[in-house]
Amino acid sequence: MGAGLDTKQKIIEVAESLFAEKGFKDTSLRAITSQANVNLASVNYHFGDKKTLIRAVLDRYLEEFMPLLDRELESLDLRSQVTMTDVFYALKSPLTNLDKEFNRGASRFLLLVGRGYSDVQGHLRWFITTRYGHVLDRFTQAVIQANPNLDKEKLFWRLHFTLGTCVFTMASSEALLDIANSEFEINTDVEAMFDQIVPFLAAGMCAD
Amino acid sequence: MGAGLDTKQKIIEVAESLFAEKGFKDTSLRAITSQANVNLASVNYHFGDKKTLIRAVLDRYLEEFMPLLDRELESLDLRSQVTMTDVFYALKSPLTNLDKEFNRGASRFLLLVGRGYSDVQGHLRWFITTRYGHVLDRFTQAVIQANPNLDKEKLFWRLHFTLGTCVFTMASSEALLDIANSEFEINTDVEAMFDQIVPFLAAGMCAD
DNA sequence: GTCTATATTAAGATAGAC
DNA sequence: GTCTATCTTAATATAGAC
Repeated sequence: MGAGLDTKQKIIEVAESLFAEKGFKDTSLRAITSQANVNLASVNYHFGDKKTLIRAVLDRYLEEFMPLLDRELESLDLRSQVTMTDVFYALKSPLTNLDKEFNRGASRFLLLVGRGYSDVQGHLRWFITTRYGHVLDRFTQAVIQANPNLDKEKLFWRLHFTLGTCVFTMASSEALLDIANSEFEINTDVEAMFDQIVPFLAAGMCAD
Repeated sequence: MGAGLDTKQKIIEVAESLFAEKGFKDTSLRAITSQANVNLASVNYHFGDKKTLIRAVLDRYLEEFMPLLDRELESLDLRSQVTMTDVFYALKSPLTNLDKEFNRGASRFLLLVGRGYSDVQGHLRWFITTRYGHVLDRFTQAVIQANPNLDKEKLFWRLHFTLGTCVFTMASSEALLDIANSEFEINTDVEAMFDQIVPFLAAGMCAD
């Protein structure tokens, strides 16, 4: 049974890596089990089916990420002046923390969220919003605090534009970073990418 | 042979609809041919293989869209003062024109472009940039004209952020419009969505 | 818990009659 | 050009021995 935990762990780690790289649909259980050096049948034994495995992988990230984001937003709350840039930078340390905990965690996490939005329609989105709705609400409140002029409609759209920017950028991050690194002299990584995104999003969120 | 053209046409139209809805990978030739009421083998007869069908579908949009965008940008060129908002609004009439030519053309087009970026790795992106590179260059020039302070790196990233925003928004447009219409009193459609996007992107592109 | 073997389903593609 | 029938491949999933 010691070996059992190992197997489950190995599966989840390889799955996470392949899901982020190729998406849920394009990652077969065969690819996962063969790369993890475990038997094909063990996925079904440990997780029941592929859908549950996907949720388990995403959940590992969410449980790490969401409480940290919540704390960051809480400490923002205490300040009197909050700029939009502050709000978006609240995402940075929870994200970079993922990079420490998991291999290339930050980009993989956003990728998984994005894939969850499009790949498997609905069920992951539902999972995230019902379980972590309070953190998302808190983020929304922080945005409003930073720009009280936003009416409900603008707020709605711009939050989704923001999500779209992050998700698409992460989904194409490998290709984009390759191009960037060959095109410009400086070395570009996920963190540099993040620093590029923040002013873009903050300005968009504050547009009149 | 009259029937032959009909078949080819029917295939391409159903394919376009299904590709936009579910993505390339999740749309089987069986689904296409059965919904188009044609024989399964006819796809291979008329297009050779699935990859070629995908390109044909996308190409129909590009050939309509790109020349129009080119003309819009050309007329922008002649002005002395060009704002970033002007540049993004240059996309509007080519896009809304797609809505007239094809059923829900604007959102489908952007969806297909987005899918081309992620779904099938590389080959569609290559196809677009090599065939319509001059139009894309012209767009880039217009952006620079509107904000000459952009260095090459910022420009690169922000153009991709822009693409990401559009693609993701369109990919989730059905769900988003549903929520928007139930949440707010006003009636929201793709054009209203576009009017929400432009100031967001323009501000982001002009951030310091 | 793990393995082999296999059931089942669905995909893309093609051969060959009409 | 179109159709039926079929090949090939690859996926998820499970049964049953160990």
